[in-house]
Amino acid sequence: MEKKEFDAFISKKGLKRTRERDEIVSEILCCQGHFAPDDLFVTMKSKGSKVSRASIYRTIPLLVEGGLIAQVEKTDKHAHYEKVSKKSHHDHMICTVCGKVIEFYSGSLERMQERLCRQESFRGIHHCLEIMGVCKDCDR
Amino acid sequence: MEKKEFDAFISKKGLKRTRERDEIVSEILCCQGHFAPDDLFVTMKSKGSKVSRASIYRTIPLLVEGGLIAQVEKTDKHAHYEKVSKKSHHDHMICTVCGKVIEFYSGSLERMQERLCRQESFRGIHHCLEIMGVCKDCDR
DNA sequence: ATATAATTGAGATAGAGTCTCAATTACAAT
DNA sequence: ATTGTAATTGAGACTCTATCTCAATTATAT
Repeated sequence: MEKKEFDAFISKKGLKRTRERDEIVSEILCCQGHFAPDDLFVTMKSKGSKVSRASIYRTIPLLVEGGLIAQVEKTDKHAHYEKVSKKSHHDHMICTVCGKVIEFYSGSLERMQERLCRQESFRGIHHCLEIMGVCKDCDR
Repeated sequence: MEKKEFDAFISKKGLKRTRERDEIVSEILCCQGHFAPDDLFVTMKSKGSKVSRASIYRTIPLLVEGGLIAQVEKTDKHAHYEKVSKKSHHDHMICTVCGKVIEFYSGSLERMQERLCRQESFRGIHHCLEIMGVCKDCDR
């Protein structure tokens, strides 16, 4: 997903292209992998951007709807997002005791999912697997 | 999962069986399907229970760790939980065009996830797999 | 019965996310 | 280029979920 595709999405919806939205999209495309909205605000502020927290929170649903980012992780505290990108795909194990997130990737798991999709005549584009449980440090 | 299994889990961890925990577990086992912590507090209060909000929030992680409930849904606002039930487990394929949800289950997929958990020394309790894509009716 | 360690409730506190509203700005129509 | 209008913005107040504090209470083993 490129910036201009997002711009097209914005104007298709009858919304306006603004400096703030440009800055947010650029920051996510260039630098961020996995982020929380508030962290994004702090990062951008430290780089000199004057974008407000409100604008970031208001832009995020657009980015999700436009397919630029996807929500990942179900933590009790805050939402986390990451760029939608085939290359860096991974799944998560989340410790419900300490909140630690273990990222993992398994080619066999991916292939098995592809096979299941074919069985259902479903064209899978993106997925999100979260295994909730207890990590070794918290389990005793 | 029965109440006595939870009691066993509690004592195995060296914790105490209290009236408050009993009430919370009973309420969830008897009545609740899908709930938010605060709703549970309100419901129990309206039934005359004197359990505090703090106790509910403190008990929920135990219920999750004990495998009685699992966190579901990724809302920005609050956490939602539901009773864990082996029988009804399934994963989802979600069509982003028409919104159709295909429920599926694969034993091999489950076993592969268990293997991956062992590799990470992670005790998986529950998981949530959502494959986003396009269903056969919408794909042409 | 006693010791002790876990648990509790009330209320303070933390913190993510939303809302308000006046000022500003993008865009289309003139 | 100018104007109209509707979307957008920022600052900060606000909401609401969730956590923490701490003295009083209670479960459990001895």
